[in-house]
Amino acid sequence: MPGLVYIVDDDASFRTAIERRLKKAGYEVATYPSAQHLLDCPPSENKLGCILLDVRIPGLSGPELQGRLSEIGSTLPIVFLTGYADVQTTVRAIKAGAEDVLTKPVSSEELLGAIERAMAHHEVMRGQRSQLDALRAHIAKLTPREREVFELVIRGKTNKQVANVLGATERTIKAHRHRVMEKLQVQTFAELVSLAERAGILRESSGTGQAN
Amino acid sequence: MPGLVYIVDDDASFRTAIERRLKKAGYEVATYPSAQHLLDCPPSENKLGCILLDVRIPGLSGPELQGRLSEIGSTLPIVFLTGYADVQTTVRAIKAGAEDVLTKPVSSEELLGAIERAMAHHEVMRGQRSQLDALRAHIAKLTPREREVFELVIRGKTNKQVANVLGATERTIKAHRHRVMEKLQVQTFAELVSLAERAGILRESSGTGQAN
DNA sequence: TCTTCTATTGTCCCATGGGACAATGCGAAC
DNA sequence: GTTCGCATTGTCCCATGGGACAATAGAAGA
Repeated sequence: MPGLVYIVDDDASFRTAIERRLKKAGYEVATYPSAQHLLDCPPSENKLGCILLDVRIPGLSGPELQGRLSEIGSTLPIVFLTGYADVQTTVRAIKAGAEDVLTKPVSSEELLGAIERAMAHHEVMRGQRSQLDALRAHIAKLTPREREVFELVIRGKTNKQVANVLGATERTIKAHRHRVMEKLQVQTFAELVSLAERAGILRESSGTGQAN
Repeated sequence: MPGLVYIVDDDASFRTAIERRLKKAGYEVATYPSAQHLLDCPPSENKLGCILLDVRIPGLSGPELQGRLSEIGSTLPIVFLTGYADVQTTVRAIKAGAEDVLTKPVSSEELLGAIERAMAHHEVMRGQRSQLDALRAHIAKLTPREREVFELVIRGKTNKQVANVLGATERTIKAHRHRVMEKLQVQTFAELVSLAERAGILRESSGTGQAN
């Protein structure tokens, strides 16, 4: 699997060495001397890739960069490189979603294995992400009113009940409902509920889950 | 938060020392000299607890025990104790779901903090687990035929379509459908779909997701 | 053998969902 | 000022879902 590896390390000679090894293995490479450099020109989520990150670098540390990236919604897997075995840091990094933690010096076998797993992982993540994005993009096309109707019908409310809640006629709700089905491109009510569930709508502040 | 800590360590004096520390902190303790001992009398999932596990023990190793436990569906969080910092093992343990990895000698602060987080985690897991179990138990009460009808209607098939697929009358499907709603204790169709989605039914071998 | 569970089907009737066809009022953008 | 998106409501009609009431038949157990 090809892909782009973003190397973040303050040691220029080390960057070059790793870069050479990765290029030989068929990967594209982008190098950054610091976390800030990477944040300044944020990597594309669309391109298959992963980040090879030194734990201890001047400025923002590796784990700190990891935190920033996850805040901005990055799904790029991170492989950490660390100079010495630090269990505490390792645990935190992995629990925060890192793909792997490797100790320097790193064998090509270890390195390439980790990169490969990271790429594979990113491939999966991208797929899931784009599905969810597409879903939410559709839902975002609903007008506020349609959205209200949507929220209620997927919880099992009848048109009549929705009409009462929103202070409108049953006929009106019917119209909104129709446009909702249209905009979300579903043929059946079951698909509508299923879609809402997958988009996470039914898990957000749904109270007790009762349908009366 | 109280709870029971299962200590697995081959060093008797170490077990005793830890046991004393934990009891002082208000925890119940059960000790095992080996992984096999713990597997022989498997801990109750119902009681709030966690496992304190040495990585290197004679017989089954810590990570091996972790594997066995997860195979049999245990949700007990595991806190590893290791004599020396091994990044490789740590990464694997955490990715396999361990709650934490601590290095010996361990300070009371570290130990109790980790145990406390593990207990809190188990509390959450137990809640989720019992919810899912209740859901699946209900679904398991469906007869084979009812289950077939269930699978089809939650994918948006009309009674008529289901009747065609299963080679029965629309009226029959109606009867089955009625009993499904009854047994799963839902009032509305939306709840039925939502329940199926949460139980994972709609993600299993559902083909393209089309509803025609 | 008698009971129970499961699967099956029927009729009658009503509430609900949803399509077709059509129209009004309002605020914002052009 | 006109166009456009949005919200609103109407009628007519039909398909579908679902409750009420009832019954048959085979298979598994007690």
